[in-house]
Amino acid sequence: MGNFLLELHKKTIIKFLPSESHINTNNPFIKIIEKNLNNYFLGKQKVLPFTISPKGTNFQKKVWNEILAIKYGKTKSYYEIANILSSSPRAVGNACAKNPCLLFIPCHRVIHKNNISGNYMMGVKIKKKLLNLEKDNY
DNA sequence: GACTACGCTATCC
DNA sequence: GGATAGCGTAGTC
Repeated sequence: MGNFLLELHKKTIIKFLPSESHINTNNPFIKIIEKNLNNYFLGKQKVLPFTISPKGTNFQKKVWNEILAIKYGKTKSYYEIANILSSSPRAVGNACAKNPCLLFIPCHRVIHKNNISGNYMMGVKIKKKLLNLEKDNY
C-alpha cells in the first residue's frame, strides 16, 4: 500500500468517526473497519459491508443512494445522476462534496461526462489511484 | 446572495 | 482541433 493509500486509510477512518481523538484502536468495531479497508486497498475486497446512515438533506441522500448503486470498477457521470434525479450536475457535485463517509459512499466513481475524473475531497490524484485500483481488480 | 467536486457554447489561437 | 472564458443551472448555507 502506497503512502497516499495509507493517508486515505487514516483519513477515511477519521472521517467515518466524529474525530481522531475518539479513535480507540482496541475497539472491535474500529478493527473491523480497518480490516475491511485494508482488504479493499489490497483489491481483495470489493464491497464494504457496512450499513451507513449519513446525515444530510433529502437531495443529498438521493444522490448518495445513486452513488451507492454504482458497482465496483464502474463509473457514472454527474450528468447521468442529475438526469435520474431530474436535477443539474452542479447540484450533484455539491452533494458529493458533502459526502460524510468517503469510500463507504464511493463518490470517486462519479466522474465528468467527458471521462475527466473531476474533483475529489482528498485530491484528484487519490481519486485517479482509486479508480485505477478498482479497474485493475475488476 | 455567494458559493460550488458540472456542462455547454462561443471565441481565440 | 485544442484551450479557455463565460454563462446557465440547481442545491446548500
